[in-house]
Amino acid sequence: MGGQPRYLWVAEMLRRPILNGELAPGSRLPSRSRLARTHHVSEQVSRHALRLLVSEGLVEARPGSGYYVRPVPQIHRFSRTDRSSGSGVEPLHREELGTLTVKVNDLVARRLTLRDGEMVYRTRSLGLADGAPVALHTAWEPMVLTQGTLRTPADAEPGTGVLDRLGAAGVIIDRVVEEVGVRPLREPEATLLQLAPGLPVLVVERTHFNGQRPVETSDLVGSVDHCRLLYRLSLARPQKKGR
Amino acid sequence: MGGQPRYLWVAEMLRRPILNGELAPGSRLPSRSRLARTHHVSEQVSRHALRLLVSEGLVEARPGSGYYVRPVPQIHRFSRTDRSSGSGVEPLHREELGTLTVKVNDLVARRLTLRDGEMVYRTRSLGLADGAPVALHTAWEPMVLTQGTLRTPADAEPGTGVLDRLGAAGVIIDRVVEEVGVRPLREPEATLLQLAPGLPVLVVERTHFNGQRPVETSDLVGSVDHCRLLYRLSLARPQKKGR
DNA sequence: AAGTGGTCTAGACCACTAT
DNA sequence: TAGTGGTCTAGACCACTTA
Repeated sequence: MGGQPRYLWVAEMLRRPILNGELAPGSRLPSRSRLARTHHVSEQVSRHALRLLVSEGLVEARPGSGYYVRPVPQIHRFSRTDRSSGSGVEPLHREELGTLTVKVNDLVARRLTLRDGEMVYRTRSLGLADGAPVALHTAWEPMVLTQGTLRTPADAEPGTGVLDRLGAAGVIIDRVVEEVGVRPLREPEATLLQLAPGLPVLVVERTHFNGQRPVETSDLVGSVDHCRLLYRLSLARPQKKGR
Repeated sequence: MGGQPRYLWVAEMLRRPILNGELAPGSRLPSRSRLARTHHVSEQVSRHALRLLVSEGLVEARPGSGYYVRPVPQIHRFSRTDRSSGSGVEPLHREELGTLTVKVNDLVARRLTLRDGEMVYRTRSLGLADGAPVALHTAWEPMVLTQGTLRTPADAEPGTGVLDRLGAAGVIIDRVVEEVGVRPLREPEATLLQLAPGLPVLVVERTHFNGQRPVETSDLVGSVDHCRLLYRLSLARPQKKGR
């Protein structure tokens, strides 16, 4: 067994056949008590090992039923360069979670160059594939832009893109900046995505600009093994020396 | 406390002040036994809560010492939309790892629409920050494009961008497609990046096109908590209805 | 020497699933 | 009804850091 912790050893005993394909996706693993008996460890150790595999995304726990090898995830590609800029979950089925008016927190205030505590609309929507949540989109927009009109995120036809909606309100969006990164999933998101908090997720922080003024910003949070981003960039301009 | 598990409640009690900035990075959290006493839960529960925060990347455990609020790692932003398209590790110090001629594997052959077994130049470079490797760039280019000229990846001035180099060879690159995702770090990369294999890493699969013909493709692999990608997109075109 | 985090044991109850 | 996963209790030892 060597000097490494027992739960890592047990986990490795299960991980190998899963990755080799000897254990087909969907097949059931030994229960934690059976695993403890067969590998001569305490049940706590087998629990730890199984939870580790769950956190790695290799195994799925179905309470009351057992642990199962996870089916190979289907990959969804989000095209980030079409002009619609709806909620950014385009190829997926969108479920609107509604719009609230909230005070900005520091991070969003900085992205929108707002004073701390200013009011914004916060709109959430979920991207679903086969009924399962795959991506979560959270958008923030200063209330002052559209308040009192029918172009607020709350009043507009659901599904209208930001470009169209703000355009109709006289705010022309001519520039988008997207910052892509990975961070651990945090709590309100985890519940909405039906994933474990702490799992790494792909995050796109998108900000729409009217000239130098940011007018809307959003986070697209997607499960790392279901989501990919597709950027199609044109280099049409003639290439001058020195950039 | 409500119906949610106690360890989630304890975790939330710590998470809030951390995210609000009330607990500065580097400050020490209560030990797991102290936490158990003050919150009237078993020590196992406080353990579970603290491990959760560690897995979320908010907290760092120093064995024998305590749990600490994690200092914010320095983040490097890779601008993906400037025209230079060097090795894609622009803001960093680049260390050239050299060029080999190899047979394409299936995956790269598909990206370059080559026949299996055709020869390509493979060029590797490392992006360094403070001497530590942060990102690894691996580029593949069909030999037929530049073989015999002084514009091959091996012969050209190191640091010359693909656009300039291939442009000088008469191959005009007018289009770039980037696919961004996350996958576990694999082996030759892990050693070069001095990271553990299996760690999730950010991957940019970039392909340069001459019209419909792919002429160069590359993988940019970067540590998840040091690397971010920055896409600046212009929406200059007039916005027509229905996309 | 005291405190700490990592690991481990040996139990337990609950809500749920499968039969 | 038996089995399962999620959670929880009440202890324990070790290697390590801190003072």
